[in-house]
Amino acid sequence: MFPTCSSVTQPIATAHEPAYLRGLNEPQRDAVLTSEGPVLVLAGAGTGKTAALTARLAHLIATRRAWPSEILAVTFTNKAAREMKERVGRIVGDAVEGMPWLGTFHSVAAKMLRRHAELVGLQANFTILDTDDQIRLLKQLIAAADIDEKRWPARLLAGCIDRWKNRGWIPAQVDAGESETYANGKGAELYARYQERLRTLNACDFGDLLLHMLTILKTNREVLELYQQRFKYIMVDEYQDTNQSQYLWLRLLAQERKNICCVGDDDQSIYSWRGAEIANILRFEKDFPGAKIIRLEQNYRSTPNILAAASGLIANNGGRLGKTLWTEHDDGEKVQVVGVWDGPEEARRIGEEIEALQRRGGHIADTAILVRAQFQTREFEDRFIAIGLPYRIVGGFRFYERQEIRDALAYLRIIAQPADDLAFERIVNTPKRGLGDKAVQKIHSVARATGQPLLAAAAQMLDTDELTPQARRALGNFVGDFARWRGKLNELPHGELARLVLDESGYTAMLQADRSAESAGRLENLAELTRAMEEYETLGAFLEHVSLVMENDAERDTEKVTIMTIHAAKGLEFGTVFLAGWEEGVFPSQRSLDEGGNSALEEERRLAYVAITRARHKCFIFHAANRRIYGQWTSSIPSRFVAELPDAHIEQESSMSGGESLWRANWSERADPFADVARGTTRGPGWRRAVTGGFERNPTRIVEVKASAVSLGNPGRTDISLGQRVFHSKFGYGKVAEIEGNKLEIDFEHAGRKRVLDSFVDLA
DNA sequence: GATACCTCCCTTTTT
DNA sequence: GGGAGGTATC
Repeated sequence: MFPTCSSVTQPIATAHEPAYLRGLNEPQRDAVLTSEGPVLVLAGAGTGKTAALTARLAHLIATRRAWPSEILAVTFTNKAAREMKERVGRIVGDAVEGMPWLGTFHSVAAKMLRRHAELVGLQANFTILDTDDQIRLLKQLIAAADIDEKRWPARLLAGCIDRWKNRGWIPAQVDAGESETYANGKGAELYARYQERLRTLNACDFGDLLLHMLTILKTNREVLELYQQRFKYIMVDEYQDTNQSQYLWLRLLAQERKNICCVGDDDQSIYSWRGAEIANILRFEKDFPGAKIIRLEQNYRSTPNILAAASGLIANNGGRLGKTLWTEHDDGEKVQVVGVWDGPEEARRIGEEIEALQRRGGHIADTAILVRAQFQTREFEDRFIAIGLPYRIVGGFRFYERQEIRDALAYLRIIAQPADDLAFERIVNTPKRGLGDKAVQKIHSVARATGQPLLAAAAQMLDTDELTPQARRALGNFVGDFARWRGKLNELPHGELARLVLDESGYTAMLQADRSAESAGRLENLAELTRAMEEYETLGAFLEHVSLVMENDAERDTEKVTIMTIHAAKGLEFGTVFLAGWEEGVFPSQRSLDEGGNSALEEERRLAYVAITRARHKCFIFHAANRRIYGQWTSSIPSRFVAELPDAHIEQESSMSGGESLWRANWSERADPFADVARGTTRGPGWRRAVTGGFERNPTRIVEVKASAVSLGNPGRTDISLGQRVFHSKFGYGKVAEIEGNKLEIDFEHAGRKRVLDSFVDLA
C-alpha cells in the first residue's frame, strides 16, 4: 500500500498516496521515502525543510518501519522540537506522544544520562547548572588555586571549558597548548577540578549532558548496544550546527544501523562561535560512506530578486556544497539598498517606511528589523518610542535568567536536592537574615571537613558554638524552614508550596519593602513562576524544564514590529525585512574578523545570507556613513557585502548630499578597498561630534583616521581653502578651520566645530 | 552592610 | 555612552 524505498525516485502520485506526501515536491518526497541508509538533505532557506522532516517521521511510523519510541529525532532548540512534535502530531495523532526521543540534543542527552548517571559518578537526580552557577563555582576554584581572577576571568575559563566539552574532550584530553589558553597552562587542571566539584555537587553543566553520555557510550558496550538497537532511525535537524561532541555521539549511535538522516544547510552555518563545526556537514559523505545527498532547492518563500541577491552574495564563499535556489514566484521588487547619513537617520527612515507600509494596509507584525548586534536595537527603540510605533525586541533577558526567578528556583532546588550547595550559597542570605560572609565561610569549612553538603553541615553546627548566637538562631530558622518545606513536598501542590516558601522565607516581604521601580514587576514574575509550575507533575519535572527550556514567551500575536539579531531570526520569515547597519566593522563585525580571519568573514557572509533570505516580498538594506559606537562618533564605509550584491537585483538610493553612491566611487579607486579595513582601523572614529558640544582633540585617533579607507586614495577637493565659508546640509553655515586630506574641520555658526568630509559641503 | 564612586569593556546565544 | 562589577568608605 505504501511506497517502498525502491520506488522513491519515481514519486508518482497515486490514489493510494498517503496524506503526508501531498504537496511535497520531488526532492522532498525523496527525502521522505529514502528511509534506509545515511541521507543528507541539503535544505536551502525556505525550501520546506520542516515539512519534509515531519513527513519523513510520519512515514517511518505509518509504514511501521519503526515504533515512535524507536526513532531518535534531535533539534537544537526547544522551539524546533516543539514545532516538529506538533506537526508530526497532526499527521500521526497520539502516536507522537510515544516519541520520547524527539527533542533537543540536550534534553535527549539528559534523559539518557539520568538512566546511566552512576556510570559517570552522578546520581539520577543530578542538577543541571546554568551559566550563573557555573561562573560562581569557577570563581571559587580560581580563588582556591590562587589565580588572579582579574587577569584570568572566570568567564574566560568557562569559555575554555565549554569549548573543550564541545569538542568532546574530558580533562585528560586537553593538551598543553589548549591548557595554555587559561592562566599559563592551568586550564586543564582547573577543568579537572571543576569536574570533580560538579560530581560532589551531583551536578552537571550543559556541555556535560552530551560529554558524559559520550563517555558512557564510548566506555560501556552494553549501553551503546542498547541504544544502537533501540534507535532504528535517527534524524538530525540543523546538522550544520552540530559540534564535535554531538557529532561523535550521533556517529556512535548510528554506527550499527546507519539509518541516519541529517538535514541542514552549510550556507546557514552561523554558530561556529559556540562550537558548531561546519566541517561536520561538509564531510558527511566521508563519515557515512554510501550516503545519499538530496538537495531541496525550490524556495517557497522569497521573490527571485531576493533569492538572486542572496545567492550572488553567498557565491563569494569558498568550500560550499553548493545549491541553486529557484522559485516559481514572480520577480517582485528589487532589494533596496539605502545609504543614510547616520544611525538616527537610519532609524527615522525605517520608521517612515514602516508607517507607509501600515498606511497601505500592511501588517507590521509581518515586518522585522534585523541587526548584527544587540546594541543596534537601541537606536530603533528610541525612535519608535518617539513616534509611537509598537515594537518588540527579541532577545535580551529571558524569564528564567532574572534574578528573582533564579532566587526562587534556588529555594526550590534545595528542597528537591538538599545537596545543591550552589543554590544554598545563592539564597542563604537572601533576604538578609544576618548570615554574612563570615558565617558562610564557617559553614563551608565544616562542610569540607566533614564531607557534607552545606545544608547538612549547617544543621550540624546548630549544636556547636562555632557561630555567634544570633547567627546560630538565624541559621536554625533557615535549616528548620527547609525541613518543614520538604515535609510538605508531598502534601501540597508544588505551585502552592512555592508560594508558601516565598512568603515564609521573607522573600516576598523583601520585594514588597523594596520601593524601586522593578520590584512590582518582580513580584509579578514570581506569581507567573508559581503559576507555570502547576503545569508540571512534580517539582523535579518542573526544575528539569527550567534548566533545559529557558523559554522566551514571545507574544507574537500583537501588531508589533520585531527588532532582533540575525542570529535570532534564523528559521523565521517576514513579509518585509529591514537589514540595518551594513557597514564595515559593524557587519561584518570587526571583532569577528580580528579573531577568525577569512573563515570568520565567510561566516559573516553566511549571516548576511540568512538575513536576506528571511524576506518574502521586500528587503531593504541600510548603511550609514556615521555611527556612534561606544559613545564615539565613527565614520564608516558600506559593508563589502553591499558591493557583493548583484547589481541586476538591487536598487540603490542615497539620502546623502553627495548624491550617487559616494561609497561605490570610493571602492573603485582602489584595487583592494578592504586592505585598510582588514587592518582593523575602521573603529577609529572619523570625526566626532561631542555630545556636549565641542570637538575634542586626540592625536592618536587622527592618525587612525588617516589610515581608514574613507580618506585613503582621496586627495580632497581643490576648491576649498582655509577660511572658506561653506554650507553643510546638517550643520548649516561655517568656516573651514583645518584641512586634512578630504576631511575638514569646520567652525559652524550654530553647531560648533565639527569634522566632516569635504564631499558633504558646498561652497557658500 | 549599604551606598557611592570608579573602572572596565563592550558580538552573535542555545541548552 | 552605559551597564556591571568591584572597591572604598561611612
